[in-house]
Amino acid sequence: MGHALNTILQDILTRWKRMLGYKVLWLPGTDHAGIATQNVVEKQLANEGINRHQIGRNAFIKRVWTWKAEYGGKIIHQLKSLGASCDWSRERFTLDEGLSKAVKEVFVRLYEEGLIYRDNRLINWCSRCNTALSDLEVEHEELEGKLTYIKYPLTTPVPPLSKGRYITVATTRPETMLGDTAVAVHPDDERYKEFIGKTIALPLTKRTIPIISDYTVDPSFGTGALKVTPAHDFNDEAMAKRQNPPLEFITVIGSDGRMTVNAGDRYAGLDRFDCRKLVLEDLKKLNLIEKEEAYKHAVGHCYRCKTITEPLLTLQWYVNVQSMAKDAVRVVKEGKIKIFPNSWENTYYGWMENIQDWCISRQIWWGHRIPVWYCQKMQNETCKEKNGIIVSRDTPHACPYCGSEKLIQDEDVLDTWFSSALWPFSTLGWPDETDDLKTFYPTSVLVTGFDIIFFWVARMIMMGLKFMKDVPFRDVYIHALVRDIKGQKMSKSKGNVIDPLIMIDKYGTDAFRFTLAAFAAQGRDIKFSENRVEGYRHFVNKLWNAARFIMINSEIQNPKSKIILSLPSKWILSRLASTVDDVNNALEEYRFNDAANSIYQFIWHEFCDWYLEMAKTEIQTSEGDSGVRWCLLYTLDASLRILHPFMPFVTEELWQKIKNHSSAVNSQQKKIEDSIMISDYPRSLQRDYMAEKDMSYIIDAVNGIRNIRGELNISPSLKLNALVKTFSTTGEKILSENLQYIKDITRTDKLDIGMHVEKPECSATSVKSSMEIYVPLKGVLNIETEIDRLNKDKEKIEESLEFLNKKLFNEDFLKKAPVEVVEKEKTKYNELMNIKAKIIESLKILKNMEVNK
RNA sequence: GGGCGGAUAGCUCAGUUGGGAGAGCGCAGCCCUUACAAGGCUGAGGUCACAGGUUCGAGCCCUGUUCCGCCUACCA
Repeated sequence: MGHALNTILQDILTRWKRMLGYKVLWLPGTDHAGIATQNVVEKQLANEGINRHQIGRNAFIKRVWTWKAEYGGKIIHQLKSLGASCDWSRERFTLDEGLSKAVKEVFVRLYEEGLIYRDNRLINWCSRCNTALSDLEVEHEELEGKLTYIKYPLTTPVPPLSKGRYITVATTRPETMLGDTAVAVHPDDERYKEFIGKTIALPLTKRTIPIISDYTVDPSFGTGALKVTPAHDFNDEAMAKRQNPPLEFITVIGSDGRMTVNAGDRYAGLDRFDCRKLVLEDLKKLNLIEKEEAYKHAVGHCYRCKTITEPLLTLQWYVNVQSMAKDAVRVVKEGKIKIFPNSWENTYYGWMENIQDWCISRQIWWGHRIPVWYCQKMQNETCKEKNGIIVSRDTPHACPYCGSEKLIQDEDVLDTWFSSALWPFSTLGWPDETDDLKTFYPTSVLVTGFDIIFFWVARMIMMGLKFMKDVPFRDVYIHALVRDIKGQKMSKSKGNVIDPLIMIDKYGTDAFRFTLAAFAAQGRDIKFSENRVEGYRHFVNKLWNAARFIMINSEIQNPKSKIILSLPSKWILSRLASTVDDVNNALEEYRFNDAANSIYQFIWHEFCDWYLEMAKTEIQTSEGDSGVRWCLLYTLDASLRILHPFMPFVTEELWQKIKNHSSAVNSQQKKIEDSIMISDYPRSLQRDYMAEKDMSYIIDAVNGIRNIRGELNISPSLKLNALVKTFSTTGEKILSENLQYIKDITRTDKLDIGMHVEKPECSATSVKSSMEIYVPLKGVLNIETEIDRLNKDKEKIEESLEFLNKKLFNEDFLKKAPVEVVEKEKTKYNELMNIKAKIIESLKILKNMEVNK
């Protein structure tokens, strides 16, 4: 559903701008989703009882390509089902030759600038996927765990002992104690000061570890003493490196999630969680467990397979992103990139300002292999200096330093997001200077979900600025997350996933698209409800029937004579103009829901409910060359074009059908073979405020008669006599001129229009088959209610003024009250006087207008 | 720990410089009126989470509270 929403919004923008006459490129494609894809294919292999190592790297990659061909095709099929009007001839894939070339180019350039480096440090590791993960690829989840207090015996008892012969530490991961290389306390902690520098006999091992001091230890947490496991904890790693001399790193958990030989014979080979149990048992036997507490804490999980990640000491490639991140923040702050809704900007800054270097190597096979080779010989000094590392765009045949031909390429591949980050320019031919780049870079807009702001958006901005010297896109529209009707995230395990293709089968693509667009309010998640789709399917049907009616009744018999427009026709054209403005303005600001609702309101409740009904009168009473036929076709044609970006299929179908009609009345129409998707999008049509105001009398009269009918339960089939009285001379004139419309729509036999000399108290009376109604002035420019409202405001203000007046002329008050209070009251008084003056002025203008009418 | 968002009709949600509380669905009543019963017309239903404040005037601005959701983080 997220992808569907994403696609639909982009397609709306694409079709809209294309119809407005812009040269629009919407380039489709997919990334290779390294870890996820590899996992899927590995599962396939597992079902066959084999693993990737048995078939080897090349054969494995071949299998993934087969899988990719199938599922990549499915994705494209889904896009097309949604009506996505991409340029399919330009479809790209991150592992394409061109994009791979860009990846290598970027890697080499960043390496040469010193921004890509290799380092041996702790990194989040997924033991199931058997690869390193970036910080972003680790999801933290609160889990109920246990905080275990373990007693560590001192080797050198210090008299007088405040806490016996032990120091107690608290941990959530007891198995890591096998890799402890120190116990740390805060240097100012009185309880432990005397122990600093002493040693401890680490239980279950033969090792002795020191007690050290470090300022980051929180004396209030646990016992105030911290076990230090540099090889399996990020804090401890930093602490170990701070110490002089640095603490030893002892890796006790391996890349497979099992204990290493360093853990000792008893534990080596055990799964890390089994080992935890055994360690606890053993400690209990030795009576070294002081207590256990329930404890909630965040645990990292692999974002692809949900396995608990493990900090592991490994050699990986990193990108130093510090300076790029600063640039990326700057362009947003300067407004060169605008984020909609802008509330996401803070989130963006927050992350970018605390960004860590990006680990880009992955120990999998599906992806861009790192363009690094290692010299196996290292025969001279230069070669040794460089650690035998050769970074190259092309496969080298010999070591450039020592000439050895024994080279081995790095086994790892790059993080998928590394190649995705280049997408805005790699897909347009970079590093070559292509015409496409000149034409389409920077792009106008990126539409995406918030979940990949950091994975993708931020990195595209960094890379775009770095290599194109310009932003990759000017606007970023962050769309909502599509949830189920209860507001839960859709997931396979919950079974609440809704398949867009099923919605499309059931309700049609147009209704489905319109629903998501109408739901897409900024800054709010979408709770998807199926009955809303059903409602919009009705809308499609309504449109279809309206078009049918118009085609039946709009055969142009005599198009030569000039067009004379009735009041309803002028009115609907003005309403159309208003809608066109609303829609264009809304889309300009990515308010898809406002645009959709505005069109819906216009077509159903103005065009169909009112204009089509009134058109019937005119069709019956007028000749074939009446303006109404032209206006029906014109409005339908324009409506279809406004609606097209939202509902491409039904609008195209209807537009093709009415083209014969409309081309007869509209010389600007394109040729028969043209498609609505390249017709002109309506913009800036002429409003007719007078017609809108005049029409409001008719609407009020009709509504008045209908209300009485409805309230008094008079059957619609019963024809009756009515007297409509109005307070204004204009009203009387308009109603009299348009009597027949009102009679037809309200099914009245005899309709009289009269004047009220004064505004009557009651609005309607009815005696069996006749009624009398008063038509109040509603709608645009309603002068009377405006006068009423202003009068009320004036009264209120006068009350306040009177009150203040008394205060300000009260000598007691003036003497006792502090100067600033008096001043404040005076200012208030003056403000109110100003407001009053403005109101009086407005009232004068309004009264004049009414008299002139 | 830090940050963000939400609370409006039975349900799903709009409400853009503070001035009329709205839509769709659902519900009730009437209607097969020659585009449409997947429809038309009419109606019922809301102390806009709670408490204060600013303002002539607050769903909207400010402060606090409660509940829900999310993002982020190396809290042993």
